Amino acid sequence: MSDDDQLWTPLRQGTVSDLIARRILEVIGSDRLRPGDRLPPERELAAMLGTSRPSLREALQALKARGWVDIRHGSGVFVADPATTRSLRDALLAEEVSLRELFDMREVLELPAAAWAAKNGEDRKLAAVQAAYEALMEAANAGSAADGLDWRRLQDLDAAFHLRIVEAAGNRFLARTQGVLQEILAAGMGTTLRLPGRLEKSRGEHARILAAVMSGNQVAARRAALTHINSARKAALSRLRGQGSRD
Amino acid sequence: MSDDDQLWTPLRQGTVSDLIARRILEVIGSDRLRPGDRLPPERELAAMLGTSRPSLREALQALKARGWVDIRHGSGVFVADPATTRSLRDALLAEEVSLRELFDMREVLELPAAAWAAKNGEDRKLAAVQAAYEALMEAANAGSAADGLDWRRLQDLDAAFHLRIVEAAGNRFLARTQGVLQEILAAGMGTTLRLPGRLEKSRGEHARILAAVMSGNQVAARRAALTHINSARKAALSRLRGQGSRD
DNA sequence: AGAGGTAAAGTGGCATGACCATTGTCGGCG
DNA sequence: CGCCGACAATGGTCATGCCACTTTACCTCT
Repeated sequence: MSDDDQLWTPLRQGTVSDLIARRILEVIGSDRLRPGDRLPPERELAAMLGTSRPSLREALQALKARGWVDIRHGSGVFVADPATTRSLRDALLAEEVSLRELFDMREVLELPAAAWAAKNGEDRKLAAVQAAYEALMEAANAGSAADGLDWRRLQDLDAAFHLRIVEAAGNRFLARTQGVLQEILAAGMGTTLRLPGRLEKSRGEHARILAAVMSGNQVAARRAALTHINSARKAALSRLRGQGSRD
Repeated sequence: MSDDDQLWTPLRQGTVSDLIARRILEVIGSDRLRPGDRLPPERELAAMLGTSRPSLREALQALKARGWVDIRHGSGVFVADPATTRSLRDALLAEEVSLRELFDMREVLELPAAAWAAKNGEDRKLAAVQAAYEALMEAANAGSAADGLDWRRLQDLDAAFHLRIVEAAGNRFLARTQGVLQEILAAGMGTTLRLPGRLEKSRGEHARILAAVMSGNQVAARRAALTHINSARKAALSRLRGQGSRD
């Protein structure tokens, strides 16, 4: 009788709204939908799932109660920031954190992350790292001749590349912390990529990080990450000295 | 204009289903409805509240998601058992981040923190570390004979000791992150200090960490922190295996 | 040309009413 | 007396219609 519990596997188990909630959670958990993204409108989503709108709404209310989604009247249903992200952001909001502290923190987070990603990174997540790298490269090469680069976009892609690595490390708390760190860093200072020579240097450093992570070399990954962070730190500080002249 | 925020007291705030959920929680919280009791049938309850059944159902689904009620098809809606509520909460927390991730994160944060505190810790903050250590010791020794220890308080003091060290490291971002991590750790699992022998072992480890930090020995501080975290991790995992027996 | 307001489209919020599925009970039948 | 079947109670699902809030785009006035 030991196995009989699961012998007659139920056609489906649970109510429709439970199934829907689980399904949506699955999508969110698989990173196909990220915090801040909007879900399809209730009417469309219900149709896609082959259910009625009331059932879908019950599922959404349940997800909302557990903090997974954020429902805004008139605008849509959005994937919510995880509780850890929220509380960390709130805790740091009032606090003044210096650039030195932020870059030190990058070291604390990204060095182990690079090593773990190299050691245990799942194929799917490593592929995401590779994709982020290529997107960044493409954007950097795009208008280099005409100087028509979209700096804002470059900054986002740069951040995304580093975030993908941290996500590949397989520690959700670490990834969320890194996310908040990047937010603050981006808000506090613009990108340093437009400093003379910075873009090119950064390109090579990124390549080394990517190569080390993909080849599974933990030590090289740590070293490459450290080199990059120190280089970025130096650029940030020198930019700070020449501040005010730039936008 | 300081009070104007609440001057125009809102007619009602929030959606109907939220209001209903709050209302039901109120009733449950006031002991007018005890665990195991049945709520009125949906149709009646909706009529009593002056709302529609779908709205009521959305509220019930939200309460069910948070473990407050237990809905049984065909028989009724019942106030959930507190025990059930707690195990559900544990499951939800586990869904968020696993214990492994949390302890890995402790390593990421506390090792550099211990080293930095040893290297650069300001006297004032190091004194706070010392004070936290002594408070913890005193509390641990207090009722050891009568076994009248206040475990909750011990857990807080333990967390405070580690937090003081991270604060002495001089990085506010790091300190905030550690704070959030401790909150989650405390909410997800109680203390492991009451496991046989754990209190004594922890005592020695704390002493070594303190000594290393105060003497400015970075390497020893890192090593002592690592030893302690691994030891705590092992205790947490063994507690997990013997779960259910405890409150 | 810019700033302001206003209308329309998109989207969630709520209500009504009907019917289905499961559970529990009660009464009839063997 | 016990078993079984029907029925009543109750949650589960659906379809439909309309209301309320947000956002956007366009239009008007300055």
